[in-house]
Formats: sequence, C-alpha cells, structure tokens
Amino acid sequence: MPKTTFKERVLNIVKNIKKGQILTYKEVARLAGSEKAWRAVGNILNKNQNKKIPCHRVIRSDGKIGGYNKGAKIKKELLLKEGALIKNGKMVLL
DNA sequence: CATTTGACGCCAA
DNA sequence: TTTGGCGCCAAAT
Repeated sequence: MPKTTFKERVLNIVKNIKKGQILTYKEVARLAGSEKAWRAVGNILNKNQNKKIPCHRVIRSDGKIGGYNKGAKIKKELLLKEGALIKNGKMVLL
C-alpha cells in the first residue's frame, strides 16, 4: 500500500475534480489533510502540472484565477468553457 | 542539513 | 474599498 504523502494526496484530489467543479487552494489543502498547507498545494501543482491533473480547476480563495503555466487567462477560459462560472468572486456551478 | 522559493490567505492600516 | 505586510506549509536547491 502506498504511503500517500501530502503531495500525492493533493494530486489525487485535484485529479478527482469533476467537470465544472472548482476548488480553491485552501479547500484542496483542507481535503488533503492540512488546512493551512494551501501554500504547499500551489507549489506542488506547479511542479507537477501533469496532463491528468486538471489543475486549472483550482483557483484562489479570492475568486481570482491565480496562476497557470500556460497562462492564467487560458485557465479562466477553460473554466468558463467547462461550465464553471465565477460570480462575485465565488465559484458557482451552472 | 539550512535556507529560499512559491500557481496563497488573511488581517491591519 | 484597496494596498501592504506577515504567516504558513512542503518541496527544491
């Protein structure tokens, strides 16, 4: 059985995000087991950004897009295209 | 092993 | 309301 490190847990959670679902770094960190590890979460995604991981579905708590290796703008467009909507700085599903 | 980095979050002014 | 600064964790160097 795997040791499931924090990094692996985070990647697994992000990978498990459904279409149209958006989570904040803080939420992901909390699901991963460390509510205050949001910083590490962003770093982990940044260094892993694997194709299987829809890291573009993870945004900041402020409702801002945050960053993306391919470009934050593209990230936002991807989210809107998938059916996600950001309203009043919050994530809203269709 | 110690220090810096980083796709962040929240509080104070 | 907006801007600045501090705090936090894990990984990289």
